[in-house]
Amino acid sequence: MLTINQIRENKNFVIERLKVKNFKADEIIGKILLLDSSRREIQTKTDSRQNEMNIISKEIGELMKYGKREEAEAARQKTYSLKEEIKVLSDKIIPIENELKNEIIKLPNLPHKSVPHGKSAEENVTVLQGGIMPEISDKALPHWDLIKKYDIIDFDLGIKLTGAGFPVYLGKGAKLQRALISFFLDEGVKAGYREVIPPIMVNEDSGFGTGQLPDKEGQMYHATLDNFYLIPTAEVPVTNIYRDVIMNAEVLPVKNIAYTPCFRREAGSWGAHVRGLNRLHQFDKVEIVQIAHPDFSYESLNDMVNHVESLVARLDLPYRIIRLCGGDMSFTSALTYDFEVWAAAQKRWLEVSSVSNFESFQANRLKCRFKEKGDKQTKLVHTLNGSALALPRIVAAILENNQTEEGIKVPKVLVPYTGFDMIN
RNA sequence: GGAGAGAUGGCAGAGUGGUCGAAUGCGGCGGUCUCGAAAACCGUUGUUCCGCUAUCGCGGGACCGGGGGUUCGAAUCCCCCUCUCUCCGCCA
Repeated sequence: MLTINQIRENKNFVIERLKVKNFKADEIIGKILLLDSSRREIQTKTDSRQNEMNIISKEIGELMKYGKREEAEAARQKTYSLKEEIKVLSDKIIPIENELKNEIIKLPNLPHKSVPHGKSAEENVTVLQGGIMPEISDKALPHWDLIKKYDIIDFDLGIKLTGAGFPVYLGKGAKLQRALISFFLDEGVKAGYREVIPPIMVNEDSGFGTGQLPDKEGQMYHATLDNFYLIPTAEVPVTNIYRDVIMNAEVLPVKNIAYTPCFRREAGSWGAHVRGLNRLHQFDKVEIVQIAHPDFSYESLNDMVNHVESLVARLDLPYRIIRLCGGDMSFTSALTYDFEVWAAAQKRWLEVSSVSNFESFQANRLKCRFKEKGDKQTKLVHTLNGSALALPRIVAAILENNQTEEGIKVPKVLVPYTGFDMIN
């Protein structure tokens, strides 16, 4: 969420920037500024009354100490009207504060200046395309057929155990999964990330901190008995490690990497293009998270993009990097790069990673701050995260692109992890 | 699941109605001493909001798990909630 200072001091700038996200902010911001000024007015008044009150109370204490009961009683009389006034004022301020917060929460993050205008995915900008497009025969099968042919992933069995979108990985399919996870984690650790195994259920505070709650409540599985949420991404627990934390500037950037299963209800988002592994309720993902100094967060973003690029490149997958336009970006992001890999049999690009800088938007919710050495005031950090990588679509692309008469060739970098170079 | 105890500043830990944002110790930071370091000594050391101020800063409010109440006055008394710990039981 944006800070009230940001809005107050740069009203027009905020409105202009939000237009890039096709968000009309004029009205909300007008309301916010109104609420803010009345809040401050009441606050000032309340504070000064409270001050008077405190002074009198102290006097009464003194008087009582010296046994001057009558004078104390006289002072006490003075407090009644004050007390009443304070109560009236502070009762007023609470609903104003609540409303103010409700309004501020409606504002999306400001897009970075490099974000292209645009309404939808069509207006995203491809910044780079890499890898070699595979040549496969016309008889090539989409991955949902290949997994049956080689008996490596079983959707029907998942339906039996749980429901649609909960596949069961079997034999070499399971091993491939484990190989990818290990490969991604090892590469991350080599790149300076600390490996973390977080809980995969979180409480409400964590859900709020990274922005899943309250708005996207319906996207998470909710264990109501204990009021825990199954995480939709490791971003949630890993970023929340830094909730309510004040760090020294020297420790930044902090880099964490985590593998977790991810759970998404995907309510209402099933359609033509989501067969097979393209969309699941449970999937595996390795996530990288950085907490960065505001002056250097875009260096962190580059660092992350380069890292993800090296992963898809080393898996020999054709890929492209896309800068999302304002209309296609998430509510919380300031700048997002998507990575897509080519799935040759489906003849489609599949999104396998989304790397974003949230600047101080999440940090403000998380109350994650830092202090410059020798500086007294705290400032909000910048948070970033990205998939490195999401497994199912990577698997889909590997299966489709690497299929041959003899079977599916395992990418070279994975062979040390799988122990086999062919799925057949 | 049963019984009990507790939640105070970065940590440990005092504080049961007034001058307590909070003793003390440890840690951190600055300094003295030293060739340097350690020790010792001195000082300093939370967050947040409002107002004034070009800035340093100054003044005021709030915060002792969260919420409500009693009182002129609450860390301290009362009520509710949450969480943690210990013992017993069960158990991967």
